[in-house]
Amino acid sequence: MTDSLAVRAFGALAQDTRLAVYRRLVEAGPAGLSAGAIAEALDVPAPTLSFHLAQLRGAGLITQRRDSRSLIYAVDVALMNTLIGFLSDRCCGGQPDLCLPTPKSASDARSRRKAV
Amino acid sequence: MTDSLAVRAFGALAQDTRLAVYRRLVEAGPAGLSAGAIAEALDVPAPTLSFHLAQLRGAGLITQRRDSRSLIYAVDVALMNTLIGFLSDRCCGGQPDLCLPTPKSASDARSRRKAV
DNA sequence: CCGATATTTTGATATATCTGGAAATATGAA
DNA sequence: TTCATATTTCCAGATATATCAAAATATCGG
Repeated sequence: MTDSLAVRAFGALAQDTRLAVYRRLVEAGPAGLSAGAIAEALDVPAPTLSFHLAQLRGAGLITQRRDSRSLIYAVDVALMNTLIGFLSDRCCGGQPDLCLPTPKSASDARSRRKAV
Repeated sequence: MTDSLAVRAFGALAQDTRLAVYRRLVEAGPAGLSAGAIAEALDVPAPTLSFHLAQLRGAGLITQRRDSRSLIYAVDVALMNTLIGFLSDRCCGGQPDLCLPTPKSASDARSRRKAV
């Protein structure tokens, strides 16, 4: 994960419609959703949605496959996890205990960083 | 964490200089870094850096405090962790095992989601 | 093939963001 | 005070992004 890939990914998520699309796809998982299903769910005109799907795809956040006339989009789980790791990479230098999600679950941040 | 707060945060990270600044601050931890130190480290003109620091701060990603003539900026660890949780929230609906960072550390994604 | 459906590409306009010089503000030292 | 340092705010031009109507492309059923 280079800085410029991360900038692109964050940029793709930095827009209301795209973030909504992405979150739907995260929830849908590998099965994904058709462009039409997303357009209907979010009430977005087809060209606008298509533009945003292309942005997300260009950033590598989602994948595309065809199923008959429909194009199915699905989240790229690996990149999602890479991005998460990138955000907290080397957090707090020598004192990783300062970076915990909650005081309670100390192992989370630690293993998250390792996974990058 | 609302969608529009997340859009703002991702937007703040979606720029080369800002992402570089943010990552330096993540590494620096609560101690933070002065505007001057960041400007020198990244070789960015003061007005440009100031603009980007204001963006990051407006998004809630970093905090500001004064130390004599210097302004010290530091990462907001809580928001960092909230963002991380937001990214993977409800991932893969009913089958959270599909969302793991690596096949090995199954507990990571699970507790990360709980922490949101 | 032909018509219907699903989706993308084109293109023009509107809006937002990035950049850095010059000027302004804040703090501390002499 | 007065001067030097640290940093921000103002501004204007340059660049990038968002929107969606209209036209083009892809796939399927008959």
